[in-house]
Amino acid sequence: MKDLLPVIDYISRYVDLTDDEKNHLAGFLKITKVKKRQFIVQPGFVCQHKSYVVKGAFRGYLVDQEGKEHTLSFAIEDWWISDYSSLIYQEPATLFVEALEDSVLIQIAYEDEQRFLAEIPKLEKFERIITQRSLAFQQKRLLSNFTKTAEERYDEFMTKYSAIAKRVPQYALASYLGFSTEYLSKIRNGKTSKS
Amino acid sequence: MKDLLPVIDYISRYVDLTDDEKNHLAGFLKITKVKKRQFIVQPGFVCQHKSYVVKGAFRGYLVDQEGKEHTLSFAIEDWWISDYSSLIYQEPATLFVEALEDSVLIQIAYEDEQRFLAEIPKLEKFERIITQRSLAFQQKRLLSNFTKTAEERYDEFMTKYSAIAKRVPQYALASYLGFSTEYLSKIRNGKTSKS
DNA sequence: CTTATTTCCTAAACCAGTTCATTTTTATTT
DNA sequence: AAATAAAAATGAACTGGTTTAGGAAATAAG
Repeated sequence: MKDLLPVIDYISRYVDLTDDEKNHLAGFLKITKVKKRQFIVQPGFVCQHKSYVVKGAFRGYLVDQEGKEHTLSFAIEDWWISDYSSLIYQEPATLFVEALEDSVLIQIAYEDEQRFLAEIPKLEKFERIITQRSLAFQQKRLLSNFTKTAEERYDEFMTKYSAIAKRVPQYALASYLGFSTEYLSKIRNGKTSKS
Repeated sequence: MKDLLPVIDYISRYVDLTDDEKNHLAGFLKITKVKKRQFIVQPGFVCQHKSYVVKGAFRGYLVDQEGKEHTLSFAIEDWWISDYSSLIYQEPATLFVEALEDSVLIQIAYEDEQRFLAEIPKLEKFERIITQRSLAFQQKRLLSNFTKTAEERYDEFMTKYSAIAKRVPQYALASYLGFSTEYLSKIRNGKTSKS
């Protein structure tokens, strides 16, 4: 139980749970350890869990027809990750979710979550709020891709998410920001005409 | 009350409401009529409502520093629109939301929504579900922008959302798909090298 | 500590999509 | 119906970022 506290605490930031509710919830949580380069989600398989990162780092990405990778999300300690579409529609995933380091997760199975959402309505509120925030975040990211240059997006990421930038490989960062790794190299070494 | 049914019906697709709940909810809904080119949200002002389109068409867009417009969303009959970030954080909007035609809306004020979410927990579930779907949609859109060419995105939009494509100006469509109106013109008239 | 693998850098040629400037067409207003 | 404003088309010159192909560093594995 003690190991599961991080998730209980996380949820408690958004809604107040009684001790009974916390215990009930804890019964549905499972600890999982994964090694670097291991996948917790793969295309073709239905995503079964929502995962909270206790320790480590992850990356969710798509491989397109030409074999190019496009990173949709990163997650380090105290973040959640999954193939969101696959999870909510319970359809085959399109993403890989891969551990970038040896990691520890707390996972909630889809079926279990459906169950306790019905049993503890307060959790609906929690889900609503974090989903709303994710949506607002994604909208900002989309607009940022429209309005800013590669270099501006890079600078923005480095200041806002330096903790992540330090831990993920450069090609992963480039594919998150939406440009080639060669171009990221240029940006980093100031070969980008202006500047 | 009869005029408010579309929203009640919309919500009823996701959760079952009693007649009492429906009536209670209806008390918070307001009909608003707007003329073409009128704004229902403007940068600098906090977005006060979530709006359901009964009749008409809308466009939510950002104007960047260089004065270029970037369309985040469209809405026609049976869709919702607002500046989502501004609404949930109750902070000044960054978007314009403009009527593309003379339109009729059913609006829910932010404060009222907070109130009845607390009063009718079932509505939390409704909110959660539609927000989850919006998020999944936005993620797909982002990946589509990463993986597909301008022309592919255009073709995809035309087949999936022809109803919208028919009703919105071309420059709005281009700015939604993330390229210039001149390029859209080229795509439409097949001057785009390949093809 | 050596080898293999993965990650990162460099540079030139290239291209998808932009910019700019002008014209034509289509709506809107009087 | 004329006048005006808004939207769409066109084409030439340009540019931000890609591609290709290679080599150098750093990490991981035996």
